[in-house]
Amino acid sequence: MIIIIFIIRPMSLRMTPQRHAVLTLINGSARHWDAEAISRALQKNDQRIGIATIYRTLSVLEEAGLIAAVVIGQRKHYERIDKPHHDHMVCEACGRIEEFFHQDIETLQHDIAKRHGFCIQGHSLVIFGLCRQCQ
Amino acid sequence: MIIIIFIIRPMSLRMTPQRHAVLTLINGSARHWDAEAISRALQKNDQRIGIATIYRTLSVLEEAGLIAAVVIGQRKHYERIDKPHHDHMVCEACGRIEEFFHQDIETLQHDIAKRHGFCIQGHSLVIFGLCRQCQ
DNA sequence: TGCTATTTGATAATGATTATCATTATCTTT
DNA sequence: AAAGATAATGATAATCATTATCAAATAGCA
Ligand SMILES: [Mn+2]
Ligand SMILES: [Mn+2]
Ligand SMILES: [Zn+2]
Ligand SMILES: [Zn+2]
Repeated sequence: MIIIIFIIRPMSLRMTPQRHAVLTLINGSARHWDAEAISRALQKNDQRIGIATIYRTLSVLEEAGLIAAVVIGQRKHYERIDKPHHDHMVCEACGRIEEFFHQDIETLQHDIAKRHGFCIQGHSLVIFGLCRQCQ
Repeated sequence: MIIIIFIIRPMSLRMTPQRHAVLTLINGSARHWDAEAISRALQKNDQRIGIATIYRTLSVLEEAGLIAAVVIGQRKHYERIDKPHHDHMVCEACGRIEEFFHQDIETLQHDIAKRHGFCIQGHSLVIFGLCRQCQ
């Protein structure tokens, strides 16, 4: 957490119990969290944080580069930042989210962006289907 | 439009001026439309359709397989169905949407899905960046 | 310890989408 | 062509996720 303070402070942000709780929760699992899921998980832990604060905290932590965001469906989910870049595969039946990385897919995206004169800044790739258990 | 009736009727749906207007608008351009854009375009044409009807119509037409939907950002956009499958490249500065298709990217997605035991049903790939004019 | 800018949380507001329901229109059947 | 059954429309209320407001609380620094 010490490193957090070195990131947080120069942005004139303060480390609060709320921010600590959200960050600890996300860093403590491999899950993908949305605001509601975080709220519920913290309540189970007897940490109740106002929902507005959760939304604010997620934005702040994302902007500070301390968590990563993924849009799945039309909802924003957050996950720990300490994983290398990857894309997602979502089971339409059970909601299971699996991660994958394929260097060729990454490279080809850059190729095609260049071909269109686009300066690529990012991408969102989500594969929908049925996981092994659900098909 | 005759073919529409062959599709619409067996689903016990009715062809109405509103549905005709929305379908004609979408089929008449290469654009990607959201509900608000359709509402504005129709009003300019002196066709004013209730916004609720526009949402309903878009769902109905999508379910009937008469238009295609794409989620861009966290908003649903619709486009004509008579284009081969493609993905999208969005300029973060001007909102320009370009289309591309890359067979290798398609194939590799199937490969990786299989590798994860997923039965792939679809995917959403959006590349974000800056178009030639905006960089 | 005290000061001040930042943060929180309760709640109101917003924006997009969906539900409700009385009225209107379509399509099928006479 | 008219009627009847059923589906669709549109005005508006409701919902859902997210953001704004603002007084009270707090973190970090002197
Ligand atoms: Mn992930
Ligand atoms: Mn398209
Ligand atoms: Zn599953
Ligand atoms: Zn542009």
